[in-house]
Amino acid sequence: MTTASTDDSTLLRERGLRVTGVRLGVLRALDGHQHSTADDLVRAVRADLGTVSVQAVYDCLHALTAAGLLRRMEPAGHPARYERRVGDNHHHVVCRGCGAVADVDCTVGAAPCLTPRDTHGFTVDLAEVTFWGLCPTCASEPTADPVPAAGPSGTTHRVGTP
Amino acid sequence: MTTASTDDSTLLRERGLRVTGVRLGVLRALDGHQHSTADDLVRAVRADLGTVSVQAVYDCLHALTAAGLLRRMEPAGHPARYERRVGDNHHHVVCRGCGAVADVDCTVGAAPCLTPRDTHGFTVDLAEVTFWGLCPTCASEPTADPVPAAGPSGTTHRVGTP
DNA sequence: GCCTTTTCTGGAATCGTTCCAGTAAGGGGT
DNA sequence: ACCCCTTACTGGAACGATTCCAGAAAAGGC
Repeated sequence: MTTASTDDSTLLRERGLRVTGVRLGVLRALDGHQHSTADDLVRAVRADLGTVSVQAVYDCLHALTAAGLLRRMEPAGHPARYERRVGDNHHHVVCRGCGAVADVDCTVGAAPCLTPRDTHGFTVDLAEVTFWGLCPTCASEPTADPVPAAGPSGTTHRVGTP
Repeated sequence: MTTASTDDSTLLRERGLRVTGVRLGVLRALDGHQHSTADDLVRAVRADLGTVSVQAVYDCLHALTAAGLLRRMEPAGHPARYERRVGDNHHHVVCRGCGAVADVDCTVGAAPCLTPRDTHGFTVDLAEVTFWGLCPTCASEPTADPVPAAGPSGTTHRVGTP
């Protein structure tokens, strides 16, 4: 683990960021558990370092995200999640039941439909794709539906049987 | 406008929903101003009907969304927005500056990259595409950047000059 | 090793949204 | 046309995720 920490230290310094316990802790926690929420990370870092304030973690997440070391994603109706995979073309599947997130690699390199035709004068710099569905665990549940299924409604791109 | 209201009444009844002032007011407000937030709608309906509680509007939005008369979209870092365009394949551009939303029609019918290959066991039913950028107004602003630019960070699909 | 800058602490505040219990209104059945 | 049951609306309090604030502590260039 010392190796990973040392790498992270270098990484932080390279981006002009100070090396602190909280930052190393957050990065280490994300290595073990990708797509963690801020709350997950507070708990993880506390288990690791003893005591950390909520703000320290939020500040840290902002700093790391701004530095390009972390990617932030915020599925509708769920708290934001953070991941270390940055700088590559990948998307996400989000579970409507529990909010779990998994990575989805891009099937095509060029992404034809991700170049919009008419953007109403907007200068577009980023295209984000989110798939919605159910994770294996929630799908196998006895359809007890206490939560009214989060995520967007209405037809966007129906996937599967047409 | 009486025509529109009458149509909306029929629409509501067809879906088994009662016809109420708030519901007609919300639908009418959305006709005039697509992609409104709940707050926008509270104000619009109040200007129209006099007095409405916040809950009435939220309840109404839930009912109409559940009935498939409204589509809800929630851009990361911005309050949810509602629109009447349902049941067609269209996506959205969101302004990082002010959160403004515009519709983007799908360039290709088949949406090749919206059929993920490996979904890690998730049963995917919907693919959502969001473009991020700046609206004409925010783009022409003197780069005074008080708000740290909302929306996802890190590279997803860089659009434009590579 | 000192001193400035940056980060961390703890607590209070914000924002969008939801929960609650009670009142009011829609509309099917007679 | 009326009644009654269901559903919608009111107002206020609560919620969770996140941010703001001012002061204390620590990082690291000199």
